[in-house]
Amino acid sequence: MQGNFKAPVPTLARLATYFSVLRDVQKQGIVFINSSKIEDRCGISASQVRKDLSHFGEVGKPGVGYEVVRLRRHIGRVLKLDRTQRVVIVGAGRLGQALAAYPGLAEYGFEVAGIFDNDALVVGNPISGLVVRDSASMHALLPGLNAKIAVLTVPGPAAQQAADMVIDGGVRLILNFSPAHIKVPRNCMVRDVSFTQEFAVLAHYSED
Amino acid sequence: MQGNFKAPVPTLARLATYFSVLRDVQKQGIVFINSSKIEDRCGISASQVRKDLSHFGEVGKPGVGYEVVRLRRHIGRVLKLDRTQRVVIVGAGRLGQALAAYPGLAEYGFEVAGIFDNDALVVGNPISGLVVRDSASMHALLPGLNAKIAVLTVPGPAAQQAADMVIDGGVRLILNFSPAHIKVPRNCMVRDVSFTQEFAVLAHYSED
DNA sequence: TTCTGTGAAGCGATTCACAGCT
DNA sequence: AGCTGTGAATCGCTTCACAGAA
Repeated sequence: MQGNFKAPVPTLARLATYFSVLRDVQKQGIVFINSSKIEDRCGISASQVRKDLSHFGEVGKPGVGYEVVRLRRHIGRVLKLDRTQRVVIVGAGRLGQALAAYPGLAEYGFEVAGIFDNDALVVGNPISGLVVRDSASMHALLPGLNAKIAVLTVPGPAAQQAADMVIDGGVRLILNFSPAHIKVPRNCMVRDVSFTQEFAVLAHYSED
Repeated sequence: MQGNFKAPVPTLARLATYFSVLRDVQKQGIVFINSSKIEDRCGISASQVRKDLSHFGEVGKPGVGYEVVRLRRHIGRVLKLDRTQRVVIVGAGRLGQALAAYPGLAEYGFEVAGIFDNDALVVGNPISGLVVRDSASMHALLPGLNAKIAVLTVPGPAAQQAADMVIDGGVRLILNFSPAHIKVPRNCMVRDVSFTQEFAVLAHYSED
């Protein structure tokens, strides 16, 4: 398969892992890598790796493996990491600050284009090179920021309103760190990250 | 089904969501709730809700629904949230600080019992009521902290070592926020939270 | 009648196993 | 000989649909 392209979300998530593995491998000057070496480095089974990679046409050489640089470029194109992806952060609390400063994002080509908060005490403060803007100005400022992705790091009760505002500003892709369930039009996509869920699942396995 | 109890991980994650929904509902003084009202509040389909809840015996009344308080207690027991769960944080960077201060954790009964870092500049600093300890002291201190869960908020290259240290200290449950794949003995469980994965999946859906 | 609990059907992803390319 | 790409088998979760309890 080639070009216009439909992969399951779990595959996309794993592609991001391969992308990072390939960066390390590339730094080590390795030119070819095979599926079981990828398994060694990230714990994803070799057959899963091959299946995932087969989603976008033949890129590996039988008997040899995958050409590291070429494969990484391939994945970059599929994940649209071959360009700068601008994101806005709504909620300038500790988590918002942590994300704004997270070097991992920059490595993938994500660039924080704006940070918003509705707390007057926070608005105006500098956070990793950006001045926190008032949420009320989102409608006016978002179009100029040209961000396709919004991150919500606001308290649960503020999440729906924050989502409405970024959508109003033209954003369709939302990463929701708040514990609230947010409702969006069908042309928008929300991914939820729930710390409490992660903790709770682990807690279940704590014996005694 | 009752008592000794085996549910799929996706079910456990959703139970955490119901647990939070039920807290809100309870606060509003609602006594009974049915599966489709739960769907309205969290977006999980009513039949999924019933299937999940049916994993631990009959708790709902046909024609009426679920008794809010009783159901919440039930879920609390299953997720072991009916007790204080002590966690340690390894990595006192911004993300570690954000988690240490996150009110959502306290609401679920999680208590940060210790924060460690290997940066001498950070060791000794107070973070939300705790003094950051040197990672080197983990072996000595962990047993006394009585934490069953460790959170790794360290850079990728430090993750495996951090995991080894908490495991050495008796922790078997690890929430890994680092981008690295970590190897653990089979009696340990790791859950990975990958911000870059979440961002990359969204980026794939950014058109143009 | 309303709504649960659940067997059965359906769906999607993972794993297997091997033909075929290098 | 080594490793990919892929159909087929398998696995596990979700959705359906309905019998039966309140």
